[in-house]
Amino acid sequence: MSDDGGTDVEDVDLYDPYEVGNIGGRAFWADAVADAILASDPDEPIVIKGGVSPSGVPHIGHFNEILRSYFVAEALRDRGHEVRQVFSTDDKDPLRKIPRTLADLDWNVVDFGDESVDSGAVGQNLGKPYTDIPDPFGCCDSYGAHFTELLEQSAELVDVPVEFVSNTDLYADGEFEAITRDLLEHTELARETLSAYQASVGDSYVPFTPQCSECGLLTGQVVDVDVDGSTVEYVCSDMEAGDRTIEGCGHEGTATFREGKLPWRFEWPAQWEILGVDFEPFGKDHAEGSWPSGTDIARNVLGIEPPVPMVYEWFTLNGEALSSSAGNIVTVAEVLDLLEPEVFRYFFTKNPRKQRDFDVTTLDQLVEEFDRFERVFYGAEEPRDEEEAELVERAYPMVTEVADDQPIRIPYTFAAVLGMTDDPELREQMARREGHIPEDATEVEIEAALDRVERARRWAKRTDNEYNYRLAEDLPETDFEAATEAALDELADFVEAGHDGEEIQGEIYEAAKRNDVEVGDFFAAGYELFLDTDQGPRLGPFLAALDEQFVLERLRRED
RNA sequence: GGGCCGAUAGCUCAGUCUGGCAGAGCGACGGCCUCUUAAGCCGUCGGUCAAGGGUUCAAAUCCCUUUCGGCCCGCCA
Repeated sequence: MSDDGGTDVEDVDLYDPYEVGNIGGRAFWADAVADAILASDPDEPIVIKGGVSPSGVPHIGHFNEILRSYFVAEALRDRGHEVRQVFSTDDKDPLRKIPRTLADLDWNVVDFGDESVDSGAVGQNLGKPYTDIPDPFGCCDSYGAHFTELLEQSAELVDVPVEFVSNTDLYADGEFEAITRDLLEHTELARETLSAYQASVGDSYVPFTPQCSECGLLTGQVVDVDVDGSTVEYVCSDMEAGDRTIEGCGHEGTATFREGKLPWRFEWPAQWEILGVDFEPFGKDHAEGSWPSGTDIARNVLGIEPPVPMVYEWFTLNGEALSSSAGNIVTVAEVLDLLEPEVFRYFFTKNPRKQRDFDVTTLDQLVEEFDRFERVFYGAEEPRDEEEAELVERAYPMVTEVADDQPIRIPYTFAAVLGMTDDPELREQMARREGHIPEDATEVEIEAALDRVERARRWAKRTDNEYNYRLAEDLPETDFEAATEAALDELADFVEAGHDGEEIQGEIYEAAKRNDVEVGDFFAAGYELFLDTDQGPRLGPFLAALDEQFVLERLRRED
């Protein structure tokens, strides 16, 4: 049935997040993870969970939660299993600090102080659950709903089907109630278990944080528990949040088990039980902290088996840590302005255990890597070894839909060069001249191939690199020698007589030689006239691709 | 201070699990195409596998120590 062999999972600790996915015998890490999940003997449908707090602008780091899970889900589905990929938006969490940047629903990233942001709505509500804070843009039901909406959009942008689950809803619907009662009945056990991992857990620790009915903050300190009545008595107390203190109002009240939340160390295992989670990937921050305590709590307090775990390394962005507060983020929407979704998805097929830099300046290399990956899949290029052959075979169909014919891909840097003109006809001609579009390509194929031009053009512009060219709209100022001008005139006549790109290329050399102009200088003159710079694409085919009247006028230095 | 993860060519990365000639693409350099000009073809260069030690007939791979980058061990998630 499911097992097509190849991996020896007997010796692997299925609950060591560093070992899962590191199993040998598999070219694609997601298959190794799938092996571990199946070895844990899960019930169908297999539930794969990811999740984050909707605390601010979703960035590429959050895609680990969506795409790592996705590849594992696909590996399992491929072997005939039914899989649900769920994503918990941990929107009951309290807002702990003011974000430096926010984004509206169209992904416009703005500073917190921007006039479009109702900063007061946020600033006055530190310590409240995200779902109890007004949307600073006034468009969604709450702060939490706003950023959850962006998370959902993110998943759609990369075309991954995910079931979103609101933690706030789970509390409101009483899903946590049974576990909360259980924990409050066995507070001593909960306390002892967690204290092995958190030194601060003392005798007064209660694994439930009531939300104050007066001020709405998650600052309730439990002073008494009525298990039969399903309520707690609390005093609204101060809460430490980073380097500041969020002050409680001192109110003394009563809360039900739905009016508050579990501390994260208990909430996470509780989610596993409620949602029946069989697998969950997480960043390395969780691996040393909440994972060990979470497994212990799951087994010894809640009496359940934890899911199979997997650690992924964090990305850096342009060499720096991803940080919403420092403003070093790139949103998915921004990335997809520069890359096709399949290229972005490809990025996540790489080994999750390596620290990786997402470098915008070298995105062309990522695209080139993807193009090769694709060529190998379609048999247009030899795999470097057995391992790569297997990886490509497994991963490519999960990255993008397999077509009957290999898609036409214009090299990314060349696509950026094509961005020098806005004329689609000219783009196509230039691409054809350089052999990037085959003779027999269909309209649909060509259009798809040229899609890359806009993205590559934005990349060249954004990074202002050597591919950031624009066809000079007006005659640039030049200062040519008489001999150069004579050669340009002769070249113009040659073009006017009707010759193809290769012939023009040859004539450039001939015209230069006839007029005693250095060949290099003459090329530079050509680039100056058309691109206002001293180098560029292979000039003959380039001129042949341009509108002839335009070329003639420009070569003759006419306005 | 204790624990954990990572580091391989100028760049992007395979290879480490299971020890067996140090790899790919890009870049650079050289040649070819009547032709130095972002195309194409051919070729070359490029390495203290972070450093040092150990085990072994044999180490990028296993073990120990160290350096650097990051994470956890407070709160929080």
